[in-house]
Amino acid sequence: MEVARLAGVSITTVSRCLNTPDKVGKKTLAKVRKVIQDINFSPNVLAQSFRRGRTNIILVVVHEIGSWLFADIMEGIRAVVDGRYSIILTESRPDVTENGTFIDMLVARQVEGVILLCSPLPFSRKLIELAKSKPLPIVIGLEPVSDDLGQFPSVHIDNHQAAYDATQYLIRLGHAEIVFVSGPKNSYVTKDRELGFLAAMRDGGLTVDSDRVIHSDLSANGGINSAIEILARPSRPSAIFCANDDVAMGVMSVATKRGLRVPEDLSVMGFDDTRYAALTNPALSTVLQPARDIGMKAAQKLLQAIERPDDDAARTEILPHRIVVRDSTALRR
Amino acid sequence: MEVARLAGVSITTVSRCLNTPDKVGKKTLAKVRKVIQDINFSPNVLAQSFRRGRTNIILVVVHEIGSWLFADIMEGIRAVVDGRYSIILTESRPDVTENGTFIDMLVARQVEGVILLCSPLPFSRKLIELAKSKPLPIVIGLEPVSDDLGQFPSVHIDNHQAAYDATQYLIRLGHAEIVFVSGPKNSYVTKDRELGFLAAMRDGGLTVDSDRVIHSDLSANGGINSAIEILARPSRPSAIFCANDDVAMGVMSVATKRGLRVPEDLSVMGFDDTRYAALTNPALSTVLQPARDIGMKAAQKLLQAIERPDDDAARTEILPHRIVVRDSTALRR
DNA sequence: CTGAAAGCGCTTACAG
DNA sequence: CTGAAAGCGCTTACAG
Repeated sequence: MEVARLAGVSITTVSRCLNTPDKVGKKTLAKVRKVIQDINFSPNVLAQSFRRGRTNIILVVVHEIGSWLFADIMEGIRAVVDGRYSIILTESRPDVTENGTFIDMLVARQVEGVILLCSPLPFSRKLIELAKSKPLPIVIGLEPVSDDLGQFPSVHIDNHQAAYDATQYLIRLGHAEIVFVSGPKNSYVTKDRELGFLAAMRDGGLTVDSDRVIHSDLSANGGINSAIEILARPSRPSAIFCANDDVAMGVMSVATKRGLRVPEDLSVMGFDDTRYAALTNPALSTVLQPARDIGMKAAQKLLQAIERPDDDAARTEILPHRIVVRDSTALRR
Repeated sequence: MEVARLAGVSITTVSRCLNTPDKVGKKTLAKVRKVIQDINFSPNVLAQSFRRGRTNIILVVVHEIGSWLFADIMEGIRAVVDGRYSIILTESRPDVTENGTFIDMLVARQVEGVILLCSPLPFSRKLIELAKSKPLPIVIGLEPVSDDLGQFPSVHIDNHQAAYDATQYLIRLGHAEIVFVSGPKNSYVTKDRELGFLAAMRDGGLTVDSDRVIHSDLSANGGINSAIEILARPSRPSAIFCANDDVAMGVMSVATKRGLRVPEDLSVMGFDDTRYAALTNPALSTVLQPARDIGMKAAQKLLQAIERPDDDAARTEILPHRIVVRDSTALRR
């Protein structure tokens, strides 16, 4: 290359100056570095990637960006991954076509590892297949893993227990008619939360009719629709526990528009403790997930899987949750 | 390669089957394709990228993810970019180390183009320098461009006019003491909005003391701090116009906690019309930016710049805005 | 329509 | 500590 010629050394030496400078003589190093400076040379990353068989790119699959929960997780991931890897962010929304290609990218070694912040079904299946043939650097974050994906390391809170705790908190406030607005039926996370809710109700000696759990798409709109349905019932619950904060915001907005006072007439509880939770009116009681930590731990596990595939990482790591009490929940009147 | 051997053809032919199948005989094509199927072959993308000098990766720089505004823009970008390019998302927050490397990625041709959804200063300078030496596929979205960056195509609304319209709307409601909570002082977008606000005030025959514009970091927290400052003043404004919805949410939460009724005691207006705007209590009046369109147009411009660099794209494209009236603004009492 | 050959810009044993 | 040479897996004129 140019640099080698100008510095009067071999290409090999230039390469060494770039990658293993301590294996090069002091003078040579200085000389080469000067030339690199002078002509403002930077190595062709494409060639390097090709030659090394590594791209230093990792993929993060989220359900959809635009949520502070994911943003905070991303921040954690970035803090760990730092300058060592670039991150390609992909949404797993059904309407996002990129979905299919993410597997391809893995196969073609365009990315070196994946952090799955959601584990929708079509993905899972393909992953299992792939994992059969070779070890895959994948870690699941946020969501508990399905049985299928149990082989991959994961980082999340104990969703069952967290929902149990939140429900128990509502019960202790005197609520007996509580509705849980869950997520989609095929979601593992919300299934766990649903079971935690049911367990707490049972342990509290409360009966739970089948209409006490209703499903939503975890969006604010989903919350709106759910609230409309719930509030149209002959007997109104005194508390609604939502599978995430967005749903809770939707529920609150409907309740307020119907003239119900939160929390006097209706307690509303969220899940996630996203940044908007403290800003709603009234401020939302919710369950905190340590989003940044989840991101960091997931990234750490992934880097380990990539760089030291032999060290068998602890399979799954459970992070602590916390009930955050604000103003949207109160003693039952 | 393996495939060539098994199919009994040359590597050249295999390559052609993959890239220009119409230049290959029908029978040969079928034969090769079968082998590809059989051994589940997929070309080494790294080698392709290297050889072609293209990565099919574009970079999107946002101020920070976790905002629906950016999420919606991203959706627009994705809709256009489709399966043709992968997207690397980078945040330009000062604490994100990746910042510096994005220029490197451009230089090293690791990415083929950039959509800048924010144009912070250190970036701009480096970009200018780069642009001197070679044509850079860059488009600015959302933000008007600084003079420096004027050479790049851009897509955004007329922020000056939008803020003018919003302010005029407030004035027509009878408000005279209006405070504008702007963004950081070095932000071009919010500067435009600020000027629009001032122009409308002037045209409305209203005097504007210097404390009628205050700066924030465009976060909800920034809104909170601003509101605290504003509401501590001896004479309280009857309306607060915020440079974005997050700030407005912060402002409303403070106002509400202080016992002020929105909009009866205080009108609050936002900007962006993010998904949460309709969910606040009361629902937020705001200025709609066509986020998805901005993303689509920006992506279209970028692809054109990448693929047909000679066609000189229209330099800047102004998209329509719209005042969205909800419940947080009302006639002055 | 097909193939032999050169080459993309690096890295990495290997030899000195 | 340094260099000559091979090779990573493709693509692409060039020739037939």
